[in-house]
Amino acid sequence: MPELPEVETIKLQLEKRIKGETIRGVEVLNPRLINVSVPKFISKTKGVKIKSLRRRAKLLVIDLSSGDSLLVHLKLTGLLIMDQKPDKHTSVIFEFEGSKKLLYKDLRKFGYMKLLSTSQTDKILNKEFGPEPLSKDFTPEKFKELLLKKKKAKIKPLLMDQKFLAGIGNIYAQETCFYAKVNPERKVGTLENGEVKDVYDGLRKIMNAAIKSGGTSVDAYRDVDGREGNFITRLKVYGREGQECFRCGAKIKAIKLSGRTTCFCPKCQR
DNA sequence: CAATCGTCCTGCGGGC
DNA sequence: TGCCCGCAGGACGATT
Repeated sequence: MPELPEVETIKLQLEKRIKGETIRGVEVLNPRLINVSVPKFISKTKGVKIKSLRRRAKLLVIDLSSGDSLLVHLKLTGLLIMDQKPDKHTSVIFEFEGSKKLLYKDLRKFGYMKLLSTSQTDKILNKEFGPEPLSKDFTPEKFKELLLKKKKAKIKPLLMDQKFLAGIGNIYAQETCFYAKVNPERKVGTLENGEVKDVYDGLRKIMNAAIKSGGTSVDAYRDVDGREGNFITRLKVYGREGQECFRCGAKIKAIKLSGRTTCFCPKCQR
């Protein structure tokens, strides 16, 4: 599922491929995932230039030169893919110069592509999310300060809380806890200073490494060229229930935390 | 007030 | 083989 590293990968690729291009044609095959009527969507995007691309949390923003923006959430199975043949999961097709095409697809249709004014988009991005884990102002001190306000929360679900921290989902929250040798159910208030620092370091290292690998392909995720992300080969706990821990050899356990499957090593994550 | 639950959707895997 | 059931999951709204 696309989390911060996957959306960042798509953003970087789209920047190279469609930034500055003019949308020559628009086709909406499934109106369910857009927030305005099909005629309005087409009239507001056709003939308009792609001004810039941004990412905030797991959201991708495509800014248009008209003062509007497309706010895209890929949720679990959303894809933005260039130059593929449309299939039954294709919701929107943008056409550019030279028959270049961008397809917006979503197998489970949990995602959305909202046409909003850029100022409306900015309001949403600024209000509803915690800090970006890779930003400069997300320092170890800042992280500690934020944790102090959430002493009773369990660490793993908290890392996934977009209002607390932006862009972390089920895969990277599990991987971060493994890195820090912290049990996902640990109450934040019981974490020692060293553990807090390890969680912080884990977040930064894992996010950076995952972006370098082009993200993680579990489920449907593919990059803009339809390629898989390579970070899947470096996952330590996600999806490894019953297998041996890479660090200590104990059996990886799976539990449910706020309804989400959570894998961890009961021996070396305390 | 904060945590948890149901919901959206579809492909796939388990069980018989 | 084939069918049916249930599960997976981000985020929102409803509930406890």
